[in-house]
Amino acid sequence: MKNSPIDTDRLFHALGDPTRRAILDRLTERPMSVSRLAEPLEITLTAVAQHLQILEEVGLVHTEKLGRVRTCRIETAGFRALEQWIRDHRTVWERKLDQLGQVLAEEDESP
Amino acid sequence: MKNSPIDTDRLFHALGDPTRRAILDRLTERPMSVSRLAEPLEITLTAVAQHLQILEEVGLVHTEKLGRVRTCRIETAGFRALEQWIRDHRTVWERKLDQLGQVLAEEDESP
DNA sequence: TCAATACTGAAGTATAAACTTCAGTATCCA
DNA sequence: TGGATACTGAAGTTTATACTTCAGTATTGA
Repeated sequence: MKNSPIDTDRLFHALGDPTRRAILDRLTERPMSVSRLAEPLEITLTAVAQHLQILEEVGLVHTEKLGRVRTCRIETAGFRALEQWIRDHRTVWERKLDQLGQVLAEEDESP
Repeated sequence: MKNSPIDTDRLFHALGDPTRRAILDRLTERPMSVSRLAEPLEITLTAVAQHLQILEEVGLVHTEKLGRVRTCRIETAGFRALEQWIRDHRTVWERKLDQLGQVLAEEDESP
């Protein structure tokens, strides 16, 4: 299914790349310029900028250019969307976990 | 970064495809055979089986073959891993949300 | 028994993703 | 002013992904 790439797709896709998660983890510490972000990564500045664009598009990062420096920081929108997705789907596997818990409890009662 | 595809990668990657999320949503209702799952999807049985393998590898689905029928059901392991990832990262954007909340509160006090 | 059913495996294709290089364009600052 | 810095854009390459087709292999049930 190559069509209809709605937000959830791109959000999970954005989080599916280890470099992008590494960037997020870095930004968790403090806001940072693109080149500073690129320093420990073994890829070109251009590649980092491309990752940042993806992260920004799904609301995981916000960037702002001042002079020649673009400062990047964590944005909450994407994370909230992720939590929302989980909330929307949690009931199901919570029920499954409950069932599991119940099975275990029953096993406790009558082993 | 093409190497080191640890679990988190594959988990998010698995969830990044709309067809796979549709499969999960279907299985949320009830366990189902592969061909039953394939019915509403406009792709071949083979493609569905491939998606299922990916979902199974990351612990989002469990399948079991009895006779010629493979029955698929939701598995909690993957979902728990996802929740764990969120828990591990939540503090950060929670703090950001708190800051935001505080800013808004201050705006309320002195507009 | 034998045809239908329910997958399974191997191999190929087309598009997308993650890179790269190279050539700019603004800033900054000595 | 002029050279370093900090990106930005366009275009090309390589690898992965999401499919496909086609040819099996077990199972099932009339």
